[in-house]
Amino acid sequence: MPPAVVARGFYARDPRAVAPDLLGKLLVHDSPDGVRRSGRIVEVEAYCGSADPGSHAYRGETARNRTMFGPPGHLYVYFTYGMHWCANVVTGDPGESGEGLAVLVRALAPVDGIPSMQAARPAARRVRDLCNGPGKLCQALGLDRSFDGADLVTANQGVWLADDGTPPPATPFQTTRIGLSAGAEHPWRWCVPGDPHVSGPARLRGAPTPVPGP
DNA sequence: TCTGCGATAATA
DNA sequence: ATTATCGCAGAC
Repeated sequence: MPPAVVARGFYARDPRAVAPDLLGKLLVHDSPDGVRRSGRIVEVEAYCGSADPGSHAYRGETARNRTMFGPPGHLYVYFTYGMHWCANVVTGDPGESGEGLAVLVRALAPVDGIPSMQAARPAARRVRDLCNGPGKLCQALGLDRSFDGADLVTANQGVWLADDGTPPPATPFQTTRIGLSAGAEHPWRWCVPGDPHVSGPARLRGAPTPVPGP
């Protein structure tokens, strides 16, 4: 089944509904030089705008977060910790558009262009370390500030979201979000259970619990 | 495999 | 001052 662009309507919902549906989709970057880098989404977090103290949008629109307040189906890319880029998918009900709702893509299982990803991420010694974190996947796919605001449906900047028929997991692994000081109590992180490309230690990956000894 | 810590600069 | 993180060192 050939990959299809994910339709615009997919994004026009509450981020807590979009987030688990994103698991299994492909995040694709086609560079101008013809190289395709892509990975299957295995970990996401929902951010709920003005209602969510963990969101960049909590205190309203600024120059940095402007894309989040725009239409669903665009990429919000921000810079953090002095050296990392992170990528979000802007979402939102039609009635909520402009509320600053988004889903952070936290990890991918690499699919296409692995040699190109390795060239972009010399620190990653194993393929499983290429995209197992929000900053890592941006470095691997070559996503930075210049992709902030990119339209994922028209793919006008070479970045798009594809559906190759892989369904989201029937029972995703759900936990609280990572790295927050405010709003950390909400269980708005979803993962493909046990996938080795999910970020963090085993307990945060939904690793199968070891069977008790006899 | 897991935990702790320093790097590094835009943002508010 | 804070930060939606990463990579390395060191312990087990």
